Amino acid sequence: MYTINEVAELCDLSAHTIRYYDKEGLLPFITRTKNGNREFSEQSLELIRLICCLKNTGMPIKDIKQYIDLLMEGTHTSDVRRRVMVDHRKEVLRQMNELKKNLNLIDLKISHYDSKHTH
Amino acid sequence: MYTINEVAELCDLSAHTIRYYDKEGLLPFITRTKNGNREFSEQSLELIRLICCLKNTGMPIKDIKQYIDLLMEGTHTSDVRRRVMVDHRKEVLRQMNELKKNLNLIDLKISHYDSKHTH
DNA sequence: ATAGCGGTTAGAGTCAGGTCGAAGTCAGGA
DNA sequence: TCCTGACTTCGACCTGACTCTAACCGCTAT
Repeated sequence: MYTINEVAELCDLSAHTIRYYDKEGLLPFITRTKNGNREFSEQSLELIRLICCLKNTGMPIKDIKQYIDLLMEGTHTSDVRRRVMVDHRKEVLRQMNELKKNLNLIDLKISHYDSKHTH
Repeated sequence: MYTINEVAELCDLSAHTIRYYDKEGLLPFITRTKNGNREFSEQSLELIRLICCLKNTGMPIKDIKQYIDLLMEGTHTSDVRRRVMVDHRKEVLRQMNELKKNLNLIDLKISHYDSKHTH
């Protein structure tokens, strides 16, 4: 079991942010110690890593919450959850493509700077 | 010469957003018609595309403004501007790497859903 | 000449995603 | 017993990037 600060460290989040996620309903799976402190299992940690992955690829908190809600509902939602992931995968590919295009423009700009001393 | 709405269309921005960029000092290069309307040359359009590229790769408006300010100062700032671009290029590569990592996790998740009907 | 369209401004409002501070609880140590 | 430190809640606040509103101007077509 990990404390909030350990998880914060491991997932590169602040303890504040983890509490905020909890408040937003993203962490219904975490348990509490007898004195009310959040405690995180290895499995919770993995889920939080997944949440970070979705967040870092632009999924809004609300949509992540929906996914987690489906997860908590049990195995009979696995088809829907698979769909969510497949759709989101497409979105990530789109982002990578756009990033590549932008990288090309940046490279072009740099090569302009390299080719002529003036301008 | 293009009108604000034509540029909005061409650059996938709203006219609102273009005015906002102008207010933030990102578009000091645009001219006005005799009745005060913004008009955009081909060159302005190219610069706006560059601004969008920088914005879409996560450069804050403030930093973009600084770059544009350097640009307006003239050719003697080209070394600094090149530096900015090279540094930002690194940042874009970092983003692509992170995106790839996240894509791997998503793929892993999808393959879990594919391999077992339960969970 | 007037309606409509496309533009103008300043400034307020919105939204996501945190971030902070105050005030409180609890466990363990000097 | 009191202190320290780590946690708790709640609500206010902040930032970035828009987004919208209200009130206005000036050209053009009917």
